[in-house]
Amino acid sequence: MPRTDVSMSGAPDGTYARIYAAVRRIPKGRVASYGQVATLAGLAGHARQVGYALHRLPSATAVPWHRVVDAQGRIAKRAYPEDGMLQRMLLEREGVGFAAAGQVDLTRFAWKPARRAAQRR
DNA sequence: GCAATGACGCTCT
DNA sequence: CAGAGCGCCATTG
Repeated sequence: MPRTDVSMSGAPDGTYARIYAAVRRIPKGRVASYGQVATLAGLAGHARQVGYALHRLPSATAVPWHRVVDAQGRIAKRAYPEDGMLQRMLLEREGVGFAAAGQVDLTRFAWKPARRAAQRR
């Protein structure tokens, strides 16, 4: 059962739905860490669930999973390196630059959402 | 229903 | 500075 389908149409009581919603808020050309996404999703401290949720995302998802990196701005270590390469490619295509160490320049691309926003009100 | 696993994060050693 | 461990919680077998 592909929970990949956020069939929570209008009933975002699902943890995934919240995470996906938060990820979708990440502006193009910016990146957010798992913990950040978790916080925005109202699941502060549950960074793991964020990664888990994204892991289950299908390739045809509308969620910009590639904009989600770890707290250090690096691409999460995936089972298949090619996927990580893909993520990097997608980010670079959006204008996100990478450091030699293979991590995003958080000083310039880290997404800083307006706190009152969090779009919650 | 219990045990193990997992795209992380933070702290301690 | 680097490595290891614990926590967090949902999903799966």
